[in-house]
Amino acid sequence: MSSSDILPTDFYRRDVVQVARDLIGKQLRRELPAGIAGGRIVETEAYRGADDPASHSYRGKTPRNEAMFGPPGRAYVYTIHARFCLNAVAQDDGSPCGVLIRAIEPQVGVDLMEQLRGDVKHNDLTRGPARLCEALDIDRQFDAWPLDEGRELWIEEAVEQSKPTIAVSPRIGVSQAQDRLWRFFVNGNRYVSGPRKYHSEDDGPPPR
DNA sequence: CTACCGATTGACT
DNA sequence: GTCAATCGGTAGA
Repeated sequence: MSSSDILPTDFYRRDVVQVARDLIGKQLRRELPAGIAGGRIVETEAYRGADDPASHSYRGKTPRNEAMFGPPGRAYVYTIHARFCLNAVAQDDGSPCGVLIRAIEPQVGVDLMEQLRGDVKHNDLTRGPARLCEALDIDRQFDAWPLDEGRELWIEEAVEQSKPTIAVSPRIGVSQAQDRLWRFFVNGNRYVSGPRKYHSEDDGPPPR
C-alpha cells in the first residue's frame, strides 16, 4: 500500500451526494494501539445544508455541528442516544454537507474490533453507524479530524477492481425528505443496516 | 436552570 | 415486527 491510496482532499471537495455514492467500496482504516482495524464501506448517507431539513446543519451552526461548516475531508463526529456516529465532511462551497458512514464490512483487525464491541453476533460487529464507531474506538476526539492524512483514522482507495452493485433508498431514521434517495449501499451485503435489498439505481422509482 | 428529543441500539413478542 | 433505555445538545424560562 502506498500513501497515494489515501483519498485526497479533492475527493471530498465535490457534490455531497456524489461523494456518498463514491465512498461505497472504499476502505475505512483506524490505527489502534494494538494494530490496524477497518474494512470496506458498504453503506452511506448524504446530508446537505440549508436546503436539507434532515441535516444537522439545516438550522445553522452550533457548537455541535461546527465541523460540518469546516473544510472538506474532515470528520464530523456527533452523539445521538448516547452513541457516536462518523461523517465525512464534503463540498467546499460554503454549504455544510456531510456523508454519514452507516456500515462497514469488517476485513482488517477483526479481533481488535471484537474486543472493543464485546460479546455480539459477528454480523452486528460494524452494522450501523454507532456500532462501527464502537468497533473502531471513534469518539468525539475525532470531530474535525483530517481524514486525508493517513494517520489514526482515514479512508483509502478500494481494494477491488470493479465497483459493487450500488442500491439506493431514502435515508434511515429521518421522516423528512423521503423523496431524496440519498442512502447508498452494497446491494444484498450482510453488513448493511436496515433494508439490504431495495432497488438498483437502474430500476424505476422506489415503492411507496 | 429545566424540558424535550434524536442521522440508535438491543432486548423482547 | 415493537418498544424503551440513554444522555448530550439545544431551546426556552
